[in-house]
Amino acid sequence: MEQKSNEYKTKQREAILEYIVENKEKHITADEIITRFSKQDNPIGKSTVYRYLDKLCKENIIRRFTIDGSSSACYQYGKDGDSCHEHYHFKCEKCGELFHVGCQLMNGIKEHVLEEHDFMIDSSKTVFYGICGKCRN
Amino acid sequence: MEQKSNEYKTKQREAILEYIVENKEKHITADEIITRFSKQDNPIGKSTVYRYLDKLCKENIIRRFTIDGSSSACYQYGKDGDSCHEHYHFKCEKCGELFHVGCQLMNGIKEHVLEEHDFMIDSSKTVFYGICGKCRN
DNA sequence: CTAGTTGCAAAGAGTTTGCATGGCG
DNA sequence: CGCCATGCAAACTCTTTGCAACTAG
Repeated sequence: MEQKSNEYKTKQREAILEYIVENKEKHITADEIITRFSKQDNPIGKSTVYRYLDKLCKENIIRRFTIDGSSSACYQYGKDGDSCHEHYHFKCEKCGELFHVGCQLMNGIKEHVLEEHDFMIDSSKTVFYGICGKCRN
Repeated sequence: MEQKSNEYKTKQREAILEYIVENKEKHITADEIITRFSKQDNPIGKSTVYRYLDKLCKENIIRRFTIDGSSSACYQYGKDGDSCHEHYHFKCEKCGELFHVGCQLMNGIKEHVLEEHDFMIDSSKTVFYGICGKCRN
């Protein structure tokens, strides 16, 4: 029950997934994908992009975020709850910059929250909001 | 430079702010406000609501969130970075429920992140995503 | 062939903006 | 009265959906 049986492999899907994998360390928006393929000979229609992203999310191949303040969703390659390369997101509310921080110590929170609050944090999806060092000066 | 000088006090603004304050322990959406006042004799226009919410955010009287998965923004009474009644948000990605958890221990994270990562977390605005106890069974 | 996939265009949700009218001070 | 605020409708952005044409297997 991993792979759906009745699925076709199309050029569009191949290209979209390849682009997502190439950018696995970043978040990308649906629009970035649409724009990326809009200039070539056979542009990929946006409904195709949205539908495929939706499909990949449901199959747990990519993950969907919403960064506060941005009106559009972000996508990133990787399973939900994927703990392989733990990293946290910090978004500065002042300058808007998004920091990707790898931190072992913070995994302690995860345990605490799981034991005390009975909630399993998906750290790769959680975004911390606040003010970064530069902006506090 | 605290209070803007040329401002009028109108019934609409009074009503909107009152409603936000009444619900200070919850998040409310623009639409909830619009709906709330849509049935009365003089409904409040949505542009008024959006414009006023925007204004209150800029003046740091209310705070704006985006809960992942929801397409609309949420608002809550209280300053940005307001640490008076610390509480954290946990959102279950499975059942969609949003938990409001008060937790002293977790303030330790805040210190750690500030010291080690030079980032001041606004805990009242941060939402943790994951799976709640019920849904893990 | 035939069912899944594409792409266009239209529909939707949420939010913003332009502009004439209304009301606070 | 002057200036800000309101409310309507139209514009906009992001996303979803309906449907006919297309194509992988």
